[in-house]
This record gives sequence, C-alpha cells and structure tokens, in this order.
Amino acid sequence: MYNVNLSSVTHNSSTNHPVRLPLSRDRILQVAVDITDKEGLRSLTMRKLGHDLDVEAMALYRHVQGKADILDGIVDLVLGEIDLSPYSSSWRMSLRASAISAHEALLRHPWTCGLVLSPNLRTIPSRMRYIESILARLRAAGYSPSVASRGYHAIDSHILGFTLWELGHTIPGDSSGELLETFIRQFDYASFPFLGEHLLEHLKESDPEEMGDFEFGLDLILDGIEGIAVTR
Amino acid sequence: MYNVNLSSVTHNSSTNHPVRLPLSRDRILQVAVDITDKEGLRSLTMRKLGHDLDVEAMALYRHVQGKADILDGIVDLVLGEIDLSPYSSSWRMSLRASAISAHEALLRHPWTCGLVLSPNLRTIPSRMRYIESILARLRAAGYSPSVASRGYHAIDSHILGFTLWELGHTIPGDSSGELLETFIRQFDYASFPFLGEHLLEHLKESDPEEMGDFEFGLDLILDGIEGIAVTR
DNA sequence: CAGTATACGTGTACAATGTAAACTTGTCAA
DNA sequence: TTGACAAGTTTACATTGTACACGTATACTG
Repeated sequence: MYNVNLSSVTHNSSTNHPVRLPLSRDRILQVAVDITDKEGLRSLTMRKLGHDLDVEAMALYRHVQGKADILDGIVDLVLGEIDLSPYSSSWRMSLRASAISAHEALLRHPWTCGLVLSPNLRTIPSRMRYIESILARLRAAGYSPSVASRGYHAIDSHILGFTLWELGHTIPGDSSGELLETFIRQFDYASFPFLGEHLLEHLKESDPEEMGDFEFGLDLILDGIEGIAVTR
Repeated sequence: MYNVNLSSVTHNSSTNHPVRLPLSRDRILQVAVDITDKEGLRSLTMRKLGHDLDVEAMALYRHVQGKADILDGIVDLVLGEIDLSPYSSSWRMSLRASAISAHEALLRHPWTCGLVLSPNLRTIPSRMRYIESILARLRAAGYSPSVASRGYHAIDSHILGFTLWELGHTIPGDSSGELLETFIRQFDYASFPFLGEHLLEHLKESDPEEMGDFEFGLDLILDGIEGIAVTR
C-alpha cells in the first residue's frame, strides 16, 4: 500500500533507520504547486523545491525533464481541477458553470494564468481536454465550426483576461490589503476621476444578491452567442 | 537640436574623435523595445542592452532604476501607441476603434500582454490614461459607474485575453511556420476532434470581407453593453 | 548467499543573470 | 590649475538552472 504521508520521511521498522518517501513526478509537482501557491512563482526554484522534498535539487532531474517541465506540470494539475461536466440541461448553463469553475481554479492558483499563456506550443493535456470540451458543447448545440471557434475564443479570452485583471490588482502576500490601502490613499483622483470612481466601485462591498463582475461579462458573451442562429 | 541618429556613435568634427551619443532613459527604452521585439523578452538582459548601446551594463543604472524599471518603461511605450481618440460619432464606434488599436499595438509587441498583467500595483502612466479613457467614454454615454466599470472589464479582458491566446499559438522566431506545421501534422486528431477542427479553422485563409475573430468577440461584448439601459 | 546491475540521490562545478561598490575619466567652472 | 561632478568601467558577488561524475541502497540473478 502506498504511503501518502505528506512528510517526506517515514520509518522502516525492520531496519530501524529512516527511509525517505521515494521521489516521484507526482510528488514533485504537488509540492511545486504548494510552494507556488504559498510563496509565489518567483520562489519556485529547483533548490527550494529540493529542500522541501528533503533532497538536493539535482535529484529532481531523475523524475522531471527540467524546470520547464515542472511548470507545464503544475499548470496541468491546476487546469485538471476545472469541472468540465457540470450537469445541466442547456449548453449555456453548462458552459457557464465550466467557465465559473475555471475562474475559481485560476483564482485558487493565481500564478496559473501567466503560465498558461506564455507563448509556445506545449501541449498541456488538461488544457487540451478543456478546450475540446468547450468546443464540443458548442458544436453539439448546433453551431458551425466557425462560430464554435469564435465563441470558444470569446469565452476563454474572458476567463483568462478577466482573471488576470483581477489578479493584477492583488498583491501577493498582502492579504490584509495594507499596501492596497496606501495605494488608494495616494491615488491621483484629480487626474483620473473615472479610474478613481472605478477603484471605489471595486472596494464597495458587493451585494451578495448581485452578480459578480466575472459573471456579468460572461453573460454578455453567452447572450451574444445565443443570439446567433444555429445551423441545423 | 537633438541627434536622433539610431547609431550610438557620431562624429564630433571639431575634435575629430568619435563621441558617443549620450545615454538617456528614452534611448535605453527604445533600444529595449527593439531587442524585445526582435529577440524576445528572454533576450532582454542588462548586458545585451548595454552591448547594443555600446556601453557596459552597469552604465544603464545611471539612467534607470533597474531591470524592473525598464520593463515598466517599455510597457509604457507600447501602451502609449494606442490611439485613444479616434474620431467617431458614437461611443460604440469610438471604443471599438480604440480596442482594435490596442489589439494591434499588442500584436506589434507580443511580449507586452504578459508584462501588463504581472501582478503588482505599479502605475504605468499610459495604462492609466488608457483605462481612464475607456471609462470616461462609457460614463459620457450615460452608463452608471457600476455598468461602466463592468463594461470596461469585459472589453479589456477580451483585448488582453484574446491577444494572449493569439500569441500563445505563435512561436517566436518561427515566422515561416515550420514548427507550427510539424505541430499540426503530429496533432492527435482522434483524441481531440473538435480541437482539430478548431486548428484547421485557424489555418484557413480568412475571407478578407469577413470580420476577424477579435472583432467578433468584441462586438459580442459591445452588443451586450448597448443592450443595457443608460441611466439618464 | 554472493555478485552485480540499476535506479536514485549527492557533490561539485559552471555559465548566465541582476546589481552593489569602488574606481576612472572627460568636462567645465572658479 | 584645481577640483568637483557626472558618466562609464571594473570587479565582484549572490542567485539561478543544470551538466557531469560519483556514490550507494535496493532488487535481481546464479
């Protein structure tokens, strides 16, 4: 039976000396996600990762191609958290739920957006499954390949773009909002009156009845798609 | 009069020995943009930047705070290229034109998106002017602060998200599309039929009459905003 | 049980990066 | 002439990813 103890050292009773949990790609990636969640992408170094796994940095290379591979791997893990099969009668509600699930996953792991979008052609499995799933639902709803493509783009752009925006105004390690407050205090409201208004808009405790900003934009897009005639 | 020669060495006719163009923040940022456009963000190192300016890396620090400052600076330059005052009778056409201008600027300098959205609270002047300008036009159109805020978000998310998506499928230094082609050839169409269809959709020579994918999503959003009642 | 092979981890080293601190030099005012 | 100052250079260092050679515990083979 597998030992899923989080601590990396366990005890072998027969030999009576400490035995390390064996390293594995999965364990490396899990710890990498933890580090990045807690201390930011900057802190995810091979040495730090090795340290947290009670191992020298170079040991990681037996299980992982290199740092790039690790980055791909943790993105894959996060995107795997997205719920792609929410039960729903309509394509619209189903896509809406998936989009919200994606948004939540990205917020849980704020470093993901930036990584997903670094320009190259890696094929990250869960990312491909995700895209495939959105396209499939639009096609199943009767939309043409062209409309499905464009609809997918609009939805995904909104998810990534909006989440990035949200996160851009979060300071890592400033949960108390202290830095944010000083920022707001010294903001030049005279030069940027509407931006100032916008800032205050964001600070306002939002009515829990009211829809969030993310859903607002999402519905704009879904409305638009719904308005396009299906071709069957 | 200012010497705007791109070469960093000019000739002083009285002393008859080469005289370096003086370094300046502006010149540094210009060259930084050039390097990043041509060789990617990875290649923008202080040493490379110094080399291209015929100067040691450390000389830059007399004119610039550090690398982070340079990154902010080049983002500022690019966002400054966005046309914020396209003549137009309606808010909708005006915003549409600005959004397209922003999209174009981001495509000209593909590294910008990632930089704009790295999470922190720097205040990049042209970015603030840009946001202010969009908000102002929505407010002038009669929308409430809340709708203006959310409308702005939806538009900006689309611009950044969509452009990032586009660029994610571009390989830096693969203008011939060679890498892309091998990617397409070895793509697993059986496992991801709709993604495959989507890929082909992208490869198709687009009808010049037809609207681009960017405008398609943009109009979805603008339609949505237009459908919201103004409050005056 | 002895010998060996293999997988796993370590140690050391190196190149690339950002940048601090001290040094040099060209220019110009007093 | 001097001397102060700004602009660039030199040197050095810490941090990063990772190549390579080396040990060693575990499992397999006879």
